[in-house]
Amino acid sequence: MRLAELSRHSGVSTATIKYYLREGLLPPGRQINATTAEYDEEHLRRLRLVRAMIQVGRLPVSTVREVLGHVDDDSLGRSIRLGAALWALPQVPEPDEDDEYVRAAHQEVAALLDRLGWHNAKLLTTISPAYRSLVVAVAALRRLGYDWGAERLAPYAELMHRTAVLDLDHLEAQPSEAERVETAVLAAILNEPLLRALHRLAQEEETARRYGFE
Amino acid sequence: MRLAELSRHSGVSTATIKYYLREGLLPPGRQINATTAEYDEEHLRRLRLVRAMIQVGRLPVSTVREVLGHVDDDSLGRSIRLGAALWALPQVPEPDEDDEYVRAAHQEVAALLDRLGWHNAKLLTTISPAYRSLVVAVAALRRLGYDWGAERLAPYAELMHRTAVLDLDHLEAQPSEAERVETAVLAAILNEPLLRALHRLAQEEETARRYGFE
DNA sequence: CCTTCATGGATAGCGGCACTATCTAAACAT
DNA sequence: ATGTTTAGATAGTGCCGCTATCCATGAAGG
Repeated sequence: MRLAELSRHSGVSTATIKYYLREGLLPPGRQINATTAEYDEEHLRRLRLVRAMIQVGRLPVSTVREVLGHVDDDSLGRSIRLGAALWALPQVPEPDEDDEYVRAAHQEVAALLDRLGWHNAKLLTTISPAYRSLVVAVAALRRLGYDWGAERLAPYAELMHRTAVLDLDHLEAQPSEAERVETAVLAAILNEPLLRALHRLAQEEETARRYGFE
Repeated sequence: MRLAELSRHSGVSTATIKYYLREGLLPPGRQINATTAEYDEEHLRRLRLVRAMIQVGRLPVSTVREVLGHVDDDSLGRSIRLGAALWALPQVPEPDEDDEYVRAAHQEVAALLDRLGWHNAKLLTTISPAYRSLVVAVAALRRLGYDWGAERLAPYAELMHRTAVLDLDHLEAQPSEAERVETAVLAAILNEPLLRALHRLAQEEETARRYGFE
């Protein structure tokens, strides 16, 4: 497969593919000679993954590069590689620890983890980007006067935990290790838009059930 | 409260506040004379809402303007106003109906709604952005070879529905109509990062439970 | 009253990002 | 021989969320 074919099969312009090659999101093709390179199914698959991460997952190019670096790193063990890929996602600015809302949010989230018995997550509080994101979101809501305490967060957390159980069950069903890592990344990146869409659809459904269409 | 004070109370620079005023995200202050305007608590609250939508919710300025337009539109009835505000959020490119994956995704999602008995949502399929987003996400996953059919989506949808029930219960607990609309917007915009963070945290917890830290 | 400062209003610039366009020299394809 | 395609390099584009500068006006303080 040459560049133009890769472009045709994926629906991505050659200029953009070149850009991805330059940015290291796509490994170079097998160089035949100075002016020809050969691409295969793996390239096509990777290209589709990249596109999905960027367009559906809305990840910046730099993040995609980082995530893929972990996915491809054979030197890492299973769960580290998986975690590394997921942790490259952050997207969240560091919370300002001096801010009173942030401090309050910290306490609420810690209380939540205690209440749920999420002892593992508790160990990661200082480093996990997910934990940081949660604090930032709770702080933003508190700043607006919405009191999202552990009590109110708990039922949501419970539902999200069940979602995570589904995720991991699917993960374990994947046949190969390489596929599991890719699946894990997809589960984190692409399932989120999917969950978001389901959530909004459910909101619409429930709103209509309660109040009709007007 | 004058501009500088508004800036101090919110932590947003005066230049940025001026920008928001220009962009119509913030109503102008009460004009005292040619060079002074007075802002009040409402402005502060609105400013914080805007910031939260932009920074936590990652909405583009144009979308924020649109959402706020609906929030402020007193001529609309309750659920329309609510829906209008929520529907301004999409962020999703139109799916290409000629694409085979998109068509397959359409069918799967339709089957899902039947299976769940979401008859109201079914009526909205042609217009709801949430529906479109779902189709796009499912299509992207199918393109990568992941077969997310109605069967696999259903348990997730079930969990998201419960989440939506929690959302609406909270909504009904809000005392005033204006607050309900604002709360609905926040529920759609700010709860999502919150849910996402909870989801990831739950994934980390569950991964650690199953495999430990190595 | 005079100085210093903040204000609204207008306009221009900036930095980041995801491409996109243009060029070149080399190598096929017919 | 001629037109097309390639890799590789570099420059440009369009959007977006600010940010900076300038201005005339007027308020606040001594």
